[in-house]
Amino acid sequence: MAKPVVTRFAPSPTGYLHIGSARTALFSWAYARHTGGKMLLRIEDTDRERSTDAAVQAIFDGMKWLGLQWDDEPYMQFARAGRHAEIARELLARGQAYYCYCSPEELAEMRETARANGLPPRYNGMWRDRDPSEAPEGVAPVIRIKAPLSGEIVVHDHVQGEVVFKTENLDDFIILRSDGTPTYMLAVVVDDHDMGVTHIIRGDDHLTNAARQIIIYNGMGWDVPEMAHIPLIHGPDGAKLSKRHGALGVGAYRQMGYLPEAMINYLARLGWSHGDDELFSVEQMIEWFSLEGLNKGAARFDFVKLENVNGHYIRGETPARLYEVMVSTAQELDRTFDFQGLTANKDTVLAALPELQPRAKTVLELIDLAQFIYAVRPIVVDEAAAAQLTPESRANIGQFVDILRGLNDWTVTAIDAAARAFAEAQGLKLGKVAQPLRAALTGRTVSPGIFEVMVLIGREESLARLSDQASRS
RNA sequence: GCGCCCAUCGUCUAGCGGUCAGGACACCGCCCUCUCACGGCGGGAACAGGGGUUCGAUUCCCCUUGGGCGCGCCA
Repeated sequence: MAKPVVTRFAPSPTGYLHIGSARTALFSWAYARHTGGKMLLRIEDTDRERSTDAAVQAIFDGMKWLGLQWDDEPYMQFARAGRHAEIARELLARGQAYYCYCSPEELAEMRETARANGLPPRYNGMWRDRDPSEAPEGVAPVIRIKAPLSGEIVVHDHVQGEVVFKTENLDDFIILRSDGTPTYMLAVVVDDHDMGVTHIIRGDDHLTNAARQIIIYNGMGWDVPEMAHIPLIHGPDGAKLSKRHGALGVGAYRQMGYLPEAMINYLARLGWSHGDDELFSVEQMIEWFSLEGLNKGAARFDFVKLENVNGHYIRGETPARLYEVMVSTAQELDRTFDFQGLTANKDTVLAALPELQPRAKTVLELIDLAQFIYAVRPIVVDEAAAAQLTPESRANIGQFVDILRGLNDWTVTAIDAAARAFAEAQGLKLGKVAQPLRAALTGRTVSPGIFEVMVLIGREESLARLSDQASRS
């Protein structure tokens, strides 16, 4: 009977919830859910300079939006600084750590010369065996771990396998700063231990840290948790994920009109797979998730594929929910937008949505597509112009067609969708509506579609007139 | 510089010694269709290179090359 799984997601609140972090959270969450265990959330705010409350909130919001609900109350790492310092002193007492009186300047110099001599920029252990009585006056020391001088540290990783580090490549890193606060390396280990974390799932960039952390675990005689270091997400060019590439906060994706379930689905397929399955629900993912399905190679972030997945979820969503998302998304839009129109025409939008859905990849596109219902027309044509559209006014047709061609693409598509909805509402076949219009336009095929006509006329009575013509023919 | 990790179509990936190397996105063609989408069908497209091991390597080992990560009193 294995003990219940406890995973954790431990972001540092120095910005938004990065898309890569979100995926790490997703995997930790999925594993916990799959095994019936827990996923804890720990905010690593020991860097007082860079941590902000806004960032903490962004993490909460991002995770909630994605539906990644953590268990228990979130842990705030800084609040546990006392406990961390206590362990540092314990390590000192056990002879597993020591005071170091080097100044930051000395250390920088040490690294410089090492680098200049082609050696790894590491601490040389000068205070490792020195007696504290030799300590210079008035210097607040740091506490360094006493890393083994020989032998090797092996990280048993669920993704990377057995990764061996020779201890000579690991120096005596600092665990407690001169101001008495813990460093990341110490805090992580103490917290993971105290929180009962059984499985650490985190980014590849922590692999070498894992070796360092094992030194602390060993120093305290604690069990080392299971580990799974997942590869990072790269940009389309294979290099680090930049903002231009998609290294944005999850909130940005929400604003771009992506649905959370699409994000989950897409992110899940980035570095994890279950055979050939591409589109699946969170429930499905939880059922299928395993550490064995994780990949070793880094994946590139692909907006195009994300859009495709998002389109799939938009098509499958109910108009009601989609409308809600449209409204909340529109609310955040920082461009001039007829928000009033969207809310004032709820029923019409709802009715048109089924026709709009297959045409949109994002909620933003959906909002754009729906605008024909209430937006100010790209070209304003009054009733007089509409009247000229009758068969008797053929002389104006050529001119009219030109106007049609001047319409934006998005309008064309949207109008078409609306027309379908209209035809259906009137109980007319689409073709029925189309025929008289085509006739009116001297038999020319208007390439953007006949329904621009409706937008130009854009009035209930005009639509009714067209409907009349349709039924008469 | 030192250490570590990675490497299948353009991209995400399946593969876990013997497959016509499969799927998805994107792309191209056809169909559906008043337009655009959606959908359906079909097509082109990959095992980075070199050595081994083996009867047999995409698969196991080594090297090269190419990417990435780490080397802070940041996390």
